[in-house]
Amino acid sequence: MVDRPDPRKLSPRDREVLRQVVATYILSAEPVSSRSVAKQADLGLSAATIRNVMADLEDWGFLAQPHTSAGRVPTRDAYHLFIESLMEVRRVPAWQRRYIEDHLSGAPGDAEQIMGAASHLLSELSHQVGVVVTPSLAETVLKSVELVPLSGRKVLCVLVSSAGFTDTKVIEVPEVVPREELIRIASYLTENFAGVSIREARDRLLRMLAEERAQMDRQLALAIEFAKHALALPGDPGILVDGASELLAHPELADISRARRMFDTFADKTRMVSILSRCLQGGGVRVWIGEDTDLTSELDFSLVATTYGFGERPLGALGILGPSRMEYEKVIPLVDYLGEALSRALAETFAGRTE
Amino acid sequence: MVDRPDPRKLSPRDREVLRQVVATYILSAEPVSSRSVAKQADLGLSAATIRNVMADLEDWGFLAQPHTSAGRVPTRDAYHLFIESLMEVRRVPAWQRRYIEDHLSGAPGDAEQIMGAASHLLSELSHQVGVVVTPSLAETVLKSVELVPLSGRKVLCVLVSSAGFTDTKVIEVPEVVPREELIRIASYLTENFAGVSIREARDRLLRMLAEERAQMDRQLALAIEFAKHALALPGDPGILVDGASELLAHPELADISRARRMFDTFADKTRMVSILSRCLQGGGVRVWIGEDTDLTSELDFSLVATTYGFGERPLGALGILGPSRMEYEKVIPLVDYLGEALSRALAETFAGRTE
DNA sequence: CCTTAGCACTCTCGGGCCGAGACTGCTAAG
DNA sequence: CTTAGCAGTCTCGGCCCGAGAGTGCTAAGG
Repeated sequence: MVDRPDPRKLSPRDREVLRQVVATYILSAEPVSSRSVAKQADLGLSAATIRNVMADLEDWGFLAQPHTSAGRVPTRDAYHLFIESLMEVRRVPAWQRRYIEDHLSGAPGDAEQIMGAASHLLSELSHQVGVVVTPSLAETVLKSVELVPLSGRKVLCVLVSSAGFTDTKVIEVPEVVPREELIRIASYLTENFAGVSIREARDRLLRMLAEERAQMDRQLALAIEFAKHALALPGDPGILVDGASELLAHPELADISRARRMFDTFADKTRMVSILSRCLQGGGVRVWIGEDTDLTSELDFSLVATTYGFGERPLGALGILGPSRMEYEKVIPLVDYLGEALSRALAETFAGRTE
Repeated sequence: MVDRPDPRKLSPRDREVLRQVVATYILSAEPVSSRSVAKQADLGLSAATIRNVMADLEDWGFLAQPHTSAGRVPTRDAYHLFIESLMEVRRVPAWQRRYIEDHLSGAPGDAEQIMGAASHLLSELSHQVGVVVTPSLAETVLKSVELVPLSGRKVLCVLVSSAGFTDTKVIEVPEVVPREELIRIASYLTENFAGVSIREARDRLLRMLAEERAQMDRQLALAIEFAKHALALPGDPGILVDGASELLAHPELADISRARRMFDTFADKTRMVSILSRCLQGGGVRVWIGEDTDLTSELDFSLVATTYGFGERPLGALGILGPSRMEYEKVIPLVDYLGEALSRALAETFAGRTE
């Protein structure tokens, strides 16, 4: 194999042939022959000429042959080039935009419901797997703390973030606390910690503990006791995966053992989160292809992802997972649009209409 | 085929042979031959004799032959008989009990986390699909109502049930309500509606609306406005499905199209809920085999399910889904135990230790 | 020098054939 | 009633083969 040249050195004809091969393969899932390219592309060239071009492209590492007498298949590099400069990004069709708005902003409900709808939309509209990483409450801005007496010394602590996400945890306190006092403590905590991220709140709490250790009155001590438990709770971000069954329709998973590895991967939420989280730095849609990720390595899978947020703040990531052979022309704008739509839906639902 | 006799008419020998065939098939997934039964069962009979017995069992509808020169496979009736009176139910092994306790009661967290752990345990310990139906809040006893101002006229309403389940919804009110008043209204609603099921609370609300329409003061009117929205919210029960990938390991799903249908079924949550819900009337473990359910019909799947609850009240259902060829001897006691363990965990976590 | 028609070559895929192996049902003897 | 023996049946894997698809190379033509 020859060293790959600067992609810009490719002649327009080379590029057109490569574009055609990738586009055709994405639709057909079968090796693309020189003849089919010659027929479809209106280059006015014969199959023999196309064959020469394709042989060059293979030398340069953009195409590969499953076996001697088969057509060509795009490599990872071909997909990258295709996405960067060969394909023409399509607009998300009007009906899809409308459909998304209807399901995201239309039905209110709570934040969790909206996130679920988003992952379902991703999967439904792309026929791939939709993934949404829900925010770690530790990173979000605290809005309110509520304490609900359950029974005995158990108290349910409810944290509400400004984006409307909630997390709950049962706390067991050393003594029974009457309901009125719980309300007072909750108010106190809300006043003191609302508006800052839970991470900061935790720091502030530690400072309070150090400074005022001596002159704490009983109620303050109790409040701090609650705060200690409450702020410790917000765990890792969660993940929603939707449409795993869509994958079984793809011919690349005809072989069961691959399908099984795929599903096992999805089930491993921590790994999924760590991969998707890379997306959080750097805006815009990002694409990982094939071996770019541990996740998709041997499986020839791709991940198209972006972030969503609440106001300025990025909250989490969302994306589509499927075989590398994926309709990037449609999927990339879809992910882009859905990231914005989700951000908008959260803003509208939880921060008053932007009239 | 001859009319099936009363199963009690089966001779002890017939029963032993049938038991052996079912047990062997469950482990091997392959048609069972007369020879293998003769060797394993210590009846001191030759394969030829077993063949005669098996031919009878086939006539009576308990066994079937995939093709002329293959061994026998159990029918649905055979499974039923096996479960009712042939198998010897095993105790859940000590290590599993311990493992379950550790993961269910050990780690506190909130109700949702416990439910997730339960479905995961079901799947992990059975190598089948674990399913848990989470309670519909409409059926549970209300513990508390909290109102959190979000911004503008948006208010987040948090409902807490006595078993520690929460549901949230964003409400848009006609005018901005100050925080103190929200707290007062929340207290009012909590006092008036705590301790009754949400269904009853809804009825009570309607009565209040009818009676006091004329002499309502402003605050009461506002409270009722909130209650109307808040109590309308608790939706359908949710469902947690875990371990779908376990299924792909079973030889009965070697064929992709069946696997796909299976996954589609799991994704259809409303249908799953309606099937599992049948379990809610009538205690104890129940088993549906093959065509017993729309769900499992053509797929030759079985469902082993039971209920869990909080105190006296049944809250939801939980179970295991897998091929009819399932280790009922282990799975049935496992489901039974997990139903109790989950009830216990909810009680311990949310109602003070039963010391 | 680039393009193209023609041709030989290679590799896959599906069908048909065959023999080994696995069970059964039947029959006749113990 | 049980059982050994045997013939009969069906599946499964391996093998071969021909059709089809595509390529690379070569030589002729613009």
